[in-house]
Amino acid sequence: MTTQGSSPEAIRGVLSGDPRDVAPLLLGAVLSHRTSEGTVSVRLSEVEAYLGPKHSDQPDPGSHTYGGPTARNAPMFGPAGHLYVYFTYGMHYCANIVCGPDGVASALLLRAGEVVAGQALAQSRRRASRSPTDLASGPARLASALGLTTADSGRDALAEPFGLELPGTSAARSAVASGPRVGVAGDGGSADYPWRFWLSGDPTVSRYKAARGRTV
DNA sequence: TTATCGATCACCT
DNA sequence: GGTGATCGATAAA
Repeated sequence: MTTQGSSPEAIRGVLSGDPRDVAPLLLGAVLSHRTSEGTVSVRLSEVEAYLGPKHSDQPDPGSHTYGGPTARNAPMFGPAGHLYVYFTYGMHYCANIVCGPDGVASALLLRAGEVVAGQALAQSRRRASRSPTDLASGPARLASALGLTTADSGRDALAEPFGLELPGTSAARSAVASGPRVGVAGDGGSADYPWRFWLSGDPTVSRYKAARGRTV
């Protein structure tokens, strides 16, 4: 009685909804990446929703697509289920899964998870890690553990060499909590945008770090 | 334990 | 030319 056999088409259908509704469904899901070095799988414990510029109810100044299409954010304007990976702070990659209907440009940033397969490989990809719970506890850590770079941006997370399994019945899922997004400056990081979602009590959820104070 | 700071470059003004 | 959907080392307490 699980969704293990769900087709990519069915999963893509789920992801085509509003990311704020998809987020609780994606928590507990397992994303895998197969390479010549081996396969690493991460069970997602924390995500953040970012909306496209033409979203019906509320514009999102914190989203990379707020200013319209660019070369970098192009994958977000594509179909749900594809990866959007960007490079930031001169050294880190962060990965999203595109959500919503084609062209809406919404996505879910993968903020944290538990490495459930390929721990040794994930560990070797990380600069430092004190414990297994830290392996993918943070967006750049998670992308690093999975071996994702901008070369993977735009690729389909539902097809080889990737894979996504949604969690089974609701009985297998923990409670979902939500709150303001992390590291988002300006209004987009305020309580008006409580679009960070995580599995309540999960030890792999990243430690909260407030957005850099803006000059008032 | 919490706080501060440097790294280092793609993107946008 | 400034900033950033961050991390990890180091300092302070």
